[in-house]
Amino acid sequence: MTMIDETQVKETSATHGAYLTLRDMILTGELPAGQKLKIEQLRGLLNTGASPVREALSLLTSDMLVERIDQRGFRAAPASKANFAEILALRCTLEDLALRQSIANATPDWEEQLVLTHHHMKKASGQGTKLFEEAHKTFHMALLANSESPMLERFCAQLYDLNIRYRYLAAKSATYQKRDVSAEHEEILDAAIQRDQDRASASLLNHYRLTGDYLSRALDI
Amino acid sequence: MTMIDETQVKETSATHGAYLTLRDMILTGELPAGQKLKIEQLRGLLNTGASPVREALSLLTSDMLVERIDQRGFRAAPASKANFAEILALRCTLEDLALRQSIANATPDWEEQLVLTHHHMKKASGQGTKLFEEAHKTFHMALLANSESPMLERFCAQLYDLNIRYRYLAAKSATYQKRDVSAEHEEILDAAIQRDQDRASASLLNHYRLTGDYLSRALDI
DNA sequence: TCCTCCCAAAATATCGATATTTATTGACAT
DNA sequence: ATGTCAATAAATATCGATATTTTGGGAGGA
Repeated sequence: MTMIDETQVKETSATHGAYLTLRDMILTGELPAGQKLKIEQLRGLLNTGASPVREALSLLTSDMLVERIDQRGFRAAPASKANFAEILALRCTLEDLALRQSIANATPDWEEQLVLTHHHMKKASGQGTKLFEEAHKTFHMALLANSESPMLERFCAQLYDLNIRYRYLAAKSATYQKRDVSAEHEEILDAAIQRDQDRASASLLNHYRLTGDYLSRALDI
Repeated sequence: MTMIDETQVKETSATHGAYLTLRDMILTGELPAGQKLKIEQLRGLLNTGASPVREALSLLTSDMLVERIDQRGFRAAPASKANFAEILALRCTLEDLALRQSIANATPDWEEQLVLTHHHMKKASGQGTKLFEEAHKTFHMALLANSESPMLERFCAQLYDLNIRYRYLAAKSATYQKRDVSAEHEEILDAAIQRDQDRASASLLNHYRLTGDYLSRALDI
């Protein structure tokens, strides 16, 4: 049980705050997959009322991180190898599409964002830290951000987050990753800037599949 | 302003009821795209408390039928030609994939469901009625139901519903559809049962694109 | 021993009231 | 006229209390 930092400034609504905290707790596995999420318990954890908690949980349903059973409460979405495989396969299809569209619509502005977010990611590469996680996601989303298909991007972002959860799950069984991830990122970035759809997509998918293979071996669920 | 039928039996929670009603009202356009959804107003409409209404709206956010603006309430998701085009394109990609996977995993049981749901749809073919709508969706979802990829099916179902909304939008400008839709359905069904992925997918996509072309001409938004 | 039915305990769902925030209006100065 | 600011009105967000539903556990009978 983690205590919430009392000093955290109330910048947004209680619902939004609860949403962010719960989301993080589920992604990191602090709230384990499949666990019953009791309102009263979370109410204490987040020190807020029942309404914001319920609403946050309803929202997390959109992200497929929480399941709602009518009249019977909520629980953290279950995890399984099959689910992980499905996420990987869908990501490959959808990000392939989004990346190709982004490249097709390439603009100088987009390219600059790529270079910038990639740079930030490199600087934050104290691998494993929250900061790097954040920057990594930002870079990957920047690759897709020019697809001119907001729903597609939303699906990709959802799947990205779902995948993160499995990364945390695999991390528990502590095998260490010695692949040269940063070379893979360079390769994707370079291909995207060259506007080479095939090469960009191939290296992106390769990046995901390598991680996927690694994770799926590390998972014991 | 429509009054809700008082005799409707309370089979589920207030939240779920509100969810179904609101969803229907948005799909049919009774709550127009982009409209502000005030809690108090809906509370009266559904005669229930504010909590179920808020929760239902949060849930509808998952379906991309409602947008939530923190601290500033909810509104029905806006509609546009660009959004319609995006939905069509995504449906074509995702249903293509799901249909192919379903066929690849074909089982007698699945085939039987196809035949059955197709039969029900034909019987309900008082085109335009709520009953036909329901049966039509059931048939199309049955086509994808064997993909063994629940998330993919969920995305497809979401997109299907979003598309329906545009059907209602187009219906207002009252051009009438004289295409032989039922022949198209037969064609899809037949190809699926023959386990011919290419032909099934081609006829499904043709079906969607024809409807898409028709709708996008009829829309004046 | 194994069911089934019923009762208490726990948890969820819902309500009504209140606190907070955002939107609106009109007066005042420029 | 026009833009800013304060006061008011409206709407949202949140709380605490209550009603409803589900769950778990035992007593009694087969």
